[in-house]
Amino acid sequence: MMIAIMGPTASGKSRLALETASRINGEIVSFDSMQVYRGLEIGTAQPTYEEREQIPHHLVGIYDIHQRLDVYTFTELAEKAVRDILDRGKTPILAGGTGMYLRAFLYGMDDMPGDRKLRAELDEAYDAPEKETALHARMAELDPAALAKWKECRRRLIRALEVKLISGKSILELQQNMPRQLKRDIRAFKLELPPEELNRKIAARTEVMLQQGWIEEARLAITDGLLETPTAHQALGYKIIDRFLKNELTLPELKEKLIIATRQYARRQRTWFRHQHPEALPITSSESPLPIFH
RNA sequence: GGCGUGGUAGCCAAACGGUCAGGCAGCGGUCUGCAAAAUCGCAUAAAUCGGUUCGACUCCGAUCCACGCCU
Repeated sequence: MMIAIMGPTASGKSRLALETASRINGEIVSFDSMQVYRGLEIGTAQPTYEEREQIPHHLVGIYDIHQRLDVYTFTELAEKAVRDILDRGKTPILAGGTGMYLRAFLYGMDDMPGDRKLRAELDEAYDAPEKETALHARMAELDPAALAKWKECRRRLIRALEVKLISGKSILELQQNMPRQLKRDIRAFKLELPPEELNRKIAARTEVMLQQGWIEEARLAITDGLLETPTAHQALGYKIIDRFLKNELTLPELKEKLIIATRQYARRQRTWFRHQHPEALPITSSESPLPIFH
Protein backbone atom coordinates (compact mmCIF):
# COMPACT_ATOMS: atom_id res chain seq x y z
CA MET A 1 0.00 0.00 0.00
CA MET A 2 1.07 3.52 -0.61
CA ILE A 3 -0.34 6.98 -0.29
CA ALA A 4 -0.34 9.87 -2.73
CA ILE A 5 -0.96 13.48 -1.82
CA MET A 6 -1.30 15.89 -4.71
CA GLY A 7 -2.40 19.48 -4.91
CA PRO A 8 -1.50 22.90 -6.18
CA THR A 9 1.58 24.70 -5.06
CA ALA A 10 1.42 26.26 -1.59
CA SER A 11 -1.67 24.27 -0.67
CA GLY A 12 0.00 22.53 2.25
CA LYS A 13 0.98 19.19 0.72
CA SER A 14 4.34 19.02 2.43
CA ARG A 15 2.86 19.68 5.81
CA LEU A 16 0.22 17.04 5.30
CA ALA A 17 2.75 14.55 3.96
CA LEU A 18 5.00 15.13 6.92
CA GLU A 19 2.18 14.76 9.38
CA THR A 20 0.99 11.59 7.68
CA ALA A 21 4.46 10.12 7.47
CA SER A 22 5.10 10.46 11.16
CA ARG A 23 1.68 9.07 11.96
CA ILE A 24 1.97 5.89 9.93
CA ASN A 25 5.70 5.34 9.82
CA GLY A 26 6.12 6.43 6.25
CA GLU A 27 8.73 8.01 4.05
CA ILE A 28 8.11 10.77 1.58
CA VAL A 29 8.79 10.57 -2.13
CA SER A 30 8.64 14.01 -3.64
CA PHE A 31 6.88 14.13 -7.01
CA ASP A 32 8.15 17.48 -8.01
CA SER A 33 10.03 18.17 -11.19
CA MET A 34 11.89 21.15 -9.76
CA GLN A 35 12.60 20.13 -6.19
CA VAL A 36 15.02 17.60 -7.59
CA TYR A 37 17.49 20.40 -8.23
CA ARG A 38 20.20 21.41 -5.84
CA GLY A 39 20.66 25.13 -5.56
CA LEU A 40 16.97 25.94 -5.98
CA GLU A 41 16.01 25.12 -2.40
CA ILE A 42 14.19 28.30 -1.56
CA GLY A 43 12.52 28.96 -4.88
CA THR A 44 11.16 25.46 -5.24
CA ALA A 45 10.11 25.26 -1.59
CA GLN A 46 12.12 22.18 -0.78
CA PRO A 47 11.65 20.63 2.66
CA THR A 48 13.93 22.08 5.29
CA TYR A 49 16.89 20.33 6.80
CA GLU A 50 14.95 19.73 10.00
CA GLU A 51 12.04 18.23 8.13
CA ARG A 52 14.36 15.92 6.27
CA GLU A 53 15.97 14.89 9.54
CA GLN A 54 12.58 14.08 10.91
CA ILE A 55 11.30 12.06 7.94
CA PRO A 56 13.34 10.74 5.03
CA HIS A 57 12.53 12.56 1.79
CA HIS A 58 13.38 11.01 -1.54
CA LEU A 59 14.06 12.68 -4.88
CA VAL A 60 14.73 16.10 -3.43
CA GLY A 61 17.97 17.87 -4.26
CA ILE A 62 19.35 14.90 -6.17
CA TYR A 63 20.32 16.63 -9.39
CA ASP A 64 22.64 19.38 -10.42
CA ILE A 65 20.80 22.13 -12.26
CA HIS A 66 22.64 21.31 -15.47
CA GLN A 67 21.24 17.79 -15.61
CA ARG A 68 18.35 16.98 -17.87
CA LEU A 69 15.28 15.35 -16.41
CA ASP A 70 12.20 13.92 -18.07
CA VAL A 71 9.13 11.96 -17.04
CA TYR A 72 10.54 8.64 -18.01
CA THR A 73 13.71 9.12 -16.00
CA PHE A 74 11.82 10.44 -13.03
CA THR A 75 9.47 7.51 -13.09
CA GLU A 76 12.38 5.12 -12.90
CA LEU A 77 13.89 6.98 -9.98
CA ALA A 78 10.55 6.98 -8.19
CA GLU A 79 10.11 3.28 -8.84
CA LYS A 80 13.37 2.56 -7.15
CA ALA A 81 12.68 4.85 -4.19
CA VAL A 82 9.28 3.31 -3.62
CA ARG A 83 10.64 -0.22 -3.79
CA ASP A 84 13.32 0.62 -1.25
CA ILE A 85 10.80 2.05 1.16
CA LEU A 86 8.55 -0.96 0.82
CA ASP A 87 11.51 -3.27 1.33
CA ARG A 88 12.15 -1.53 4.60
CA GLY A 89 8.59 -2.26 5.63
CA LYS A 90 7.54 1.35 5.54
CA THR A 91 4.80 3.16 3.65
CA PRO A 92 5.73 5.35 0.69
CA ILE A 93 3.97 8.69 0.68
CA LEU A 94 4.05 10.22 -2.76
CA ALA A 95 3.68 13.96 -2.42
CA GLY A 96 3.92 16.60 -5.06
CA GLY A 97 2.49 18.90 -7.60
CA THR A 98 3.96 17.62 -10.83
CA GLY A 99 0.84 16.01 -12.12
CA MET A 100 2.38 14.50 -15.17
CA TYR A 101 4.94 12.60 -13.13
CA LEU A 102 2.28 11.33 -10.75
CA ARG A 103 0.08 10.29 -13.62
CA ALA A 104 2.91 8.48 -15.34
CA PHE A 105 3.90 6.68 -12.16
CA LEU A 106 0.41 5.73 -11.07
CA TYR A 107 -1.01 4.76 -14.44
CA GLY A 108 2.07 4.04 -16.49
CA MET A 109 2.80 5.21 -19.99
CA ASP A 110 2.59 3.47 -23.31
CA ASP A 111 5.74 1.78 -24.39
CA MET A 112 7.38 4.13 -26.77
CA PRO A 113 10.88 4.39 -28.00
CA GLY A 114 13.09 7.18 -26.81
CA ASP A 115 16.54 8.40 -27.58
CA ARG A 116 17.66 11.28 -25.46
CA LYS A 117 20.65 12.08 -27.61
CA LEU A 118 18.54 12.22 -30.74
CA ARG A 119 15.96 14.37 -28.99
CA ALA A 120 18.63 16.75 -27.78
CA GLU A 121 19.89 17.05 -31.34
CA LEU A 122 16.43 17.70 -32.66
CA ASP A 123 15.84 20.28 -29.95
CA GLU A 124 19.05 21.94 -30.89
CA ALA A 125 18.19 21.91 -34.57
CA TYR A 126 14.67 23.29 -34.28
CA ASP A 127 14.60 25.16 -31.00
CA ALA A 128 14.00 28.61 -32.38
CA PRO A 129 10.89 30.27 -33.75
CA GLU A 130 12.43 30.77 -37.20
CA LYS A 131 13.28 27.13 -37.49
CA GLU A 132 9.75 26.01 -36.91
CA THR A 133 8.99 26.21 -40.59
CA ALA A 134 11.65 23.61 -41.29
CA LEU A 135 10.28 21.39 -38.56
CA HIS A 136 6.78 21.76 -39.96
CA ALA A 137 7.99 20.90 -43.44
CA ARG A 138 9.75 17.80 -42.20
CA MET A 139 6.76 16.68 -40.20
CA ALA A 140 4.42 17.35 -43.10
CA GLU A 141 6.38 14.78 -44.99
CA LEU A 142 7.00 12.22 -42.24
CA ASP A 143 3.96 12.46 -39.98
CA PRO A 144 1.27 14.84 -41.20
CA ALA A 145 -1.27 13.60 -38.65
CA ALA A 146 0.92 14.48 -35.70
CA LEU A 147 1.69 17.82 -37.27
CA ALA A 148 -1.98 18.60 -37.59
CA LYS A 149 -2.55 17.74 -33.97
CA TRP A 150 0.32 19.76 -32.52
CA LYS A 151 1.17 22.34 -35.10
CA GLU A 152 1.50 25.06 -32.46
CA CYS A 153 3.56 23.05 -30.06
CA ARG A 154 7.16 22.59 -31.04
CA ARG A 155 8.06 20.40 -28.13
CA ARG A 156 5.48 17.76 -28.93
CA LEU A 157 6.34 17.89 -32.59
CA ILE A 158 9.92 17.16 -31.75
CA ARG A 159 9.00 14.18 -29.62
CA ALA A 160 6.75 12.97 -32.44
CA LEU A 161 9.60 13.35 -34.89
CA GLU A 162 11.92 11.49 -32.55
CA VAL A 163 9.51 8.57 -32.28
CA LYS A 164 8.98 8.53 -36.02
CA LEU A 165 12.69 8.51 -36.76
CA ILE A 166 13.39 5.68 -34.34
CA SER A 167 10.42 3.44 -34.96
CA GLY A 168 9.24 4.47 -38.39
CA LYS A 169 5.77 4.79 -36.90
CA SER A 170 3.66 7.78 -36.02
CA ILE A 171 3.53 8.59 -32.36
CA LEU A 172 -0.24 8.72 -32.69
CA GLU A 173 -0.25 5.12 -33.79
CA LEU A 174 1.79 4.04 -30.77
CA GLN A 175 -0.14 5.94 -28.15
CA GLN A 176 -3.56 4.62 -28.80
CA ASN A 177 -3.88 2.83 -25.51
CA MET A 178 -3.45 5.58 -23.01
CA PRO A 179 -3.52 3.67 -19.73
CA ARG A 180 -6.76 4.27 -17.89
CA GLN A 181 -6.31 1.86 -15.03
CA LEU A 182 -4.21 2.45 -11.95
CA LYS A 183 -1.30 0.11 -11.80
CA ARG A 184 -0.58 0.72 -8.14
CA ASP A 185 -2.22 -0.10 -4.85
CA ILE A 186 -2.68 3.50 -3.89
CA ARG A 187 -4.76 5.70 -1.65
CA ALA A 188 -4.71 9.06 -3.37
CA PHE A 189 -5.83 12.46 -2.13
CA LYS A 190 -5.96 15.83 -3.78
CA LEU A 191 -5.94 19.10 -1.92
CA GLU A 192 -8.58 21.52 -3.16
CA LEU A 193 -8.55 24.74 -1.19
CA PRO A 194 -11.00 27.58 -1.80
CA PRO A 195 -9.39 29.94 -4.32
CA GLU A 196 -9.18 32.92 -1.96
CA GLU A 197 -7.46 30.84 0.65
CA LEU A 198 -4.95 29.44 -1.80
CA ASN A 199 -4.24 32.90 -3.18
CA ARG A 200 -3.60 34.14 0.31
CA LYS A 201 -1.20 31.31 0.98
CA ILE A 202 0.61 31.90 -2.28
CA ALA A 203 1.13 35.56 -1.49
CA ALA A 204 2.31 34.81 2.02
CA ARG A 205 4.68 32.11 0.91
CA THR A 206 6.17 34.25 -1.81
CA GLU A 207 6.91 36.88 0.80
CA VAL A 208 8.57 34.32 3.03
CA MET A 209 10.68 32.93 0.21
CA LEU A 210 11.95 36.38 -0.59
CA GLN A 211 12.82 36.95 3.04
CA GLN A 212 14.66 33.66 3.08
CA GLY A 213 16.95 34.85 0.34
CA TRP A 214 15.33 33.69 -2.86
CA ILE A 215 16.81 36.59 -4.79
CA GLU A 216 20.35 35.75 -3.76
CA GLU A 217 19.75 32.07 -4.47
CA ALA A 218 18.52 33.01 -7.91
CA ARG A 219 21.47 35.29 -8.52
CA LEU A 220 23.89 32.47 -7.76
CA ALA A 221 22.00 29.93 -9.85
CA ILE A 222 21.76 32.31 -12.78
CA THR A 223 25.47 33.01 -12.54
CA ASP A 224 25.91 29.25 -12.68
CA GLY A 225 23.97 29.20 -15.95
CA LEU A 226 20.50 28.29 -14.72
CA LEU A 227 18.76 30.09 -17.54
CA GLU A 228 20.53 27.96 -20.14
CA THR A 229 19.98 24.57 -18.50
CA PRO A 230 17.91 21.95 -20.32
CA THR A 231 15.26 21.45 -17.65
CA ALA A 232 15.84 23.48 -14.50
CA HIS A 233 15.54 26.79 -16.34
CA GLN A 234 11.81 26.28 -16.31
CA ALA A 235 11.57 26.61 -12.55
CA LEU A 236 9.04 29.26 -11.76
CA GLY A 237 10.22 32.69 -10.75
CA TYR A 238 13.89 32.66 -11.64
CA LYS A 239 13.45 34.41 -14.97
CA ILE A 240 11.37 37.04 -13.24
CA ILE A 241 14.01 37.56 -10.58
CA ASP A 242 16.57 37.83 -13.37
CA ARG A 243 14.65 40.81 -14.69
CA PHE A 244 14.65 42.34 -11.23
CA LEU A 245 18.40 41.81 -10.99
CA LYS A 246 18.76 43.63 -14.29
CA ASN A 247 16.75 46.51 -12.84
CA GLU A 248 13.91 45.96 -15.23
CA LEU A 249 11.50 45.56 -12.34
CA THR A 250 11.00 47.25 -8.99
CA LEU A 251 10.64 45.17 -5.87
CA PRO A 252 6.85 45.59 -5.70
CA GLU A 253 6.62 44.65 -9.37
CA LEU A 254 8.77 41.62 -8.74
CA LYS A 255 6.54 40.45 -5.93
CA GLU A 256 3.43 40.97 -7.96
CA LYS A 257 4.77 39.06 -10.93
CA LEU A 258 5.96 36.18 -8.78
CA ILE A 259 2.59 35.89 -7.12
CA ILE A 260 0.72 36.02 -10.40
CA ALA A 261 2.96 33.42 -12.00
CA THR A 262 2.48 31.15 -9.01
CA ARG A 263 -1.28 31.54 -9.10
CA GLN A 264 -1.32 30.72 -12.78
CA TYR A 265 0.73 27.63 -12.13
CA ALA A 266 -1.67 26.60 -9.38
CA ARG A 267 -4.56 26.93 -11.79
CA ARG A 268 -2.91 24.68 -14.35
CA GLN A 269 -2.31 22.14 -11.62
CA ARG A 270 -5.94 22.33 -10.55
CA THR A 271 -7.03 21.65 -14.11
CA TRP A 272 -4.72 18.69 -14.36
CA PHE A 273 -5.75 17.06 -11.12
CA ARG A 274 -9.38 17.68 -11.84
CA HIS A 275 -9.24 15.66 -15.03
CA GLN A 276 -6.27 13.33 -14.81
CA HIS A 277 -6.70 11.99 -11.31
CA PRO A 278 -10.21 10.68 -10.77
CA GLU A 279 -8.76 8.20 -8.30
CA ALA A 280 -7.83 10.96 -5.85
CA LEU A 281 -10.18 11.82 -3.03
CA PRO A 282 -10.66 15.58 -2.65
CA ILE A 283 -9.49 17.10 0.61
CA THR A 284 -10.48 20.67 1.40
CA SER A 285 -8.03 21.44 4.15
CA SER A 286 -4.42 20.64 4.93
CA GLU A 287 -5.10 21.14 8.62
CA SER A 288 -6.88 17.93 9.46
CA PRO A 289 -5.30 14.47 9.14
CA LEU A 290 -5.89 12.38 6.06
CA PRO A 291 -8.80 10.00 6.40
CA ILE A 292 -6.74 6.85 6.39
CA PHE A 293 -8.05 3.84 8.22
CA HIS A 294 -6.03 0.79 8.84
C1' G B 1 -16.08 80.34 -9.56
C1' G B 2 -13.91 80.55 -14.97
C1' C B 3 -11.36 78.06 -18.98
C1' G B 4 -9.28 73.64 -20.95
C1' U B 5 -8.64 68.34 -21.38
C1' G B 6 -10.50 63.79 -20.42
C1' G B 7 -13.98 59.80 -18.42
C1' U B 8 -14.03 52.79 -22.90
C1' A B 9 -14.36 45.92 -19.00
C1' G B 10 -10.56 44.36 -12.70
C1' C B 11 -6.17 47.26 -15.03
C1' C B 12 -3.73 49.48 -19.40
C1' A B 13 -5.11 51.14 -24.15
C1' A B 14 -6.96 51.98 -29.68
C1' A B 15 -10.07 52.80 -33.80
C1' C B 16 -14.71 53.82 -35.67
C1' G B 17 -21.81 56.91 -37.27
C1' G B 18 -23.74 50.56 -38.93
C1' U B 19 -20.00 42.48 -38.15
C1' C B 20 -14.07 42.53 -34.45
C1' A B 21 -9.61 46.27 -31.34
C1' G B 22 -5.44 44.65 -28.70
C1' G B 23 -2.57 43.62 -24.21
C1' C B 24 -2.42 42.23 -18.97
C1' A B 25 -5.15 40.02 -15.05
C1' G B 26 -9.44 36.31 -14.60
C1' C B 27 -11.94 31.72 -16.05
C1' G B 28 -12.13 27.05 -18.82
C1' G B 29 -9.65 23.16 -21.72
C1' U B 30 -5.53 20.14 -23.76
C1' C B 31 -1.49 17.28 -22.13
C1' U B 32 2.05 9.86 -22.85
C1' G B 33 10.22 11.09 -22.44
C1' C B 34 11.83 19.73 -21.03
C1' A B 35 5.34 19.68 -17.53
C1' A B 36 6.95 25.16 -12.00
C1' A B 37 6.77 23.73 -19.33
C1' A B 38 4.05 24.32 -23.79
C1' U B 39 -0.50 25.21 -26.05
C1' C B 40 -5.83 26.26 -27.29
C1' G B 41 -10.38 28.59 -26.03
C1' C B 42 -14.03 31.99 -23.24
C1' A B 43 -16.42 36.19 -20.90
C1' U B 44 -16.87 41.16 -19.28
C1' A B 45 -17.15 47.74 -21.87
C1' A B 46 -18.43 52.63 -23.10
C1' A B 47 -19.67 58.11 -16.16
C1' U B 48 -25.11 59.73 -16.06
C1' C B 49 -29.41 61.73 -18.40
C1' G B 50 -31.42 63.67 -22.69
C1' G B 51 -31.12 64.98 -27.99
C1' U B 52 -29.78 64.35 -33.42
C1' U B 53 -30.03 59.89 -36.64
C1' C B 54 -33.02 54.47 -39.96
C1' G B 55 -28.79 53.44 -36.54
C1' A B 56 -24.34 56.41 -31.46
C1' C B 57 -18.99 54.14 -27.64
C1' U B 58 -18.40 57.54 -31.84
C1' C B 59 -22.08 63.81 -33.21
C1' C B 60 -24.75 67.75 -29.91
C1' G B 61 -26.41 69.45 -24.89
C1' A B 62 -26.77 69.13 -19.67
C1' U B 63 -25.13 66.93 -15.19
C1' C B 64 -21.43 64.41 -12.30
C1' C B 65 -16.33 63.06 -11.63
C1' A B 66 -10.89 63.50 -12.50
C1' C B 67 -6.71 66.23 -13.93
C1' G B 68 -4.45 70.88 -15.46
C1' C B 69 -4.37 76.12 -15.83
C1' C B 70 -6.54 80.80 -14.30
C1' U B 71 -9.11 83.80 -10.52
